[in-house]
Amino acid sequence: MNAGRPRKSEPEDILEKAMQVFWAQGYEATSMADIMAATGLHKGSLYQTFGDKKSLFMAALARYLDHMFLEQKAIIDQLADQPALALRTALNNMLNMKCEHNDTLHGGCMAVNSLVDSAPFDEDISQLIEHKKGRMINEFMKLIMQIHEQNPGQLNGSPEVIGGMIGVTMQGLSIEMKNNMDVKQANTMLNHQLNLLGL
Amino acid sequence: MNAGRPRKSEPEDILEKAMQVFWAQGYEATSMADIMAATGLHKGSLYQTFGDKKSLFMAALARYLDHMFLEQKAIIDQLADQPALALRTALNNMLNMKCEHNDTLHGGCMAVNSLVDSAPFDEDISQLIEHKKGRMINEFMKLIMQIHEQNPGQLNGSPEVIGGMIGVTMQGLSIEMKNNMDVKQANTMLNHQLNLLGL
DNA sequence: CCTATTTATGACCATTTGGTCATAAATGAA
DNA sequence: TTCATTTATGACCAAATGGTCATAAATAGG
Repeated sequence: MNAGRPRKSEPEDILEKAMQVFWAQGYEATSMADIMAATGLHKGSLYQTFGDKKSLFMAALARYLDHMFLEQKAIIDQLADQPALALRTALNNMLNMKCEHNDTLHGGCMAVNSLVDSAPFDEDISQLIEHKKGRMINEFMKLIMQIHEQNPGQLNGSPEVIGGMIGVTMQGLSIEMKNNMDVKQANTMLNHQLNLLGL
Repeated sequence: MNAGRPRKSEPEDILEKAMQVFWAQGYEATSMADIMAATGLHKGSLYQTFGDKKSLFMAALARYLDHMFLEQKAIIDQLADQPALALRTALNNMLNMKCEHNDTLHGGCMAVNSLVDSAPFDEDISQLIEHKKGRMINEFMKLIMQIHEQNPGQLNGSPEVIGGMIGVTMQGLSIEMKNNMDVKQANTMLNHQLNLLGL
């Protein structure tokens, strides 16, 4: 049916490899030569498939955030009858995902990294993160509201404040994990924080 | 006494201006041309005075961290008899400093920014931040220990955990402030967190 | 004045960057 | 076999980068 020379790799596989490089190095610090080395493709093919560097980066970042979201959504759905456990499990799993691809490479959270080195200078990237992040936060807020309705007075703060502080904690832990902290210690601190919040 | 052509600007003033640019844009995203524009000096002079780009950046980062440290140290010394108030005041002041230079420019914390876009790729920068950050943390830990000894059982966690969670919170707030959050909201969240910790 | 010294200047350089494009290779269909 | 189509390749390009250096300007002292 299809004519034409066959692909060396599927776009999804190329994107996955590009994502790893952008995740580890950031947008500015990653050159197309790095992407070429990681994917095994020459730049002509990359530009033909993805447009330009920024589009490729945004596709990789979207892939990262979609993957992150779907995995947490699955956990939440599976534990739908235990919102507190669902929240804890999903948040801890988020931390674990930030190191899964390579034990020695401290990537942190690709979105938090981008929030520092790309989003402030590019409205498109900023909006992409904003949107995907909001989708994740909505899920967490739903759980927090459920917990709050099940047992008003359990939470040490309004649902909005609780949600906000979880966000701050996750971003802070991402920075720590990118530098010194190992996953285990991060999980411990996260759970301590959740205890403090009354979750 | 001194011969030679007089300086256009003092190195300290040059460094201050370079710091502002690095703070706002990060190391990689800042070119020597940006520094030239900000300082009014030509690259020859800059290289003669500071060596290379990395040395200039490290000098600027050190200046930032020293300034940050000294201001907080002054607050702490002034409130030496009220360690809890000293800690609260110093931490809130840190947040305020991150926006003082420009209301519309969201710089966040220059050290946290560097922890994302420079430190992972440069051991010298990493060690500089580690060292200066440790000095600040030591001051906070001394206050936490004092509070703990004054009233054991007040804190919701060991001093080490409390210190760690303050660090996580500050770094998380820095990310938020660099993107959306205004200083006032950040102060509110910080104080809520300190309440939770029993401070 | 002249000289030594310090600083400022901007032309210059090699390298790297993101990006383009003409060409070649590999397929299915006619 | 031929042709249209799709993908891969790498030479090529203009612009920007960090960095150097010879020269000029501005001072103090002799």
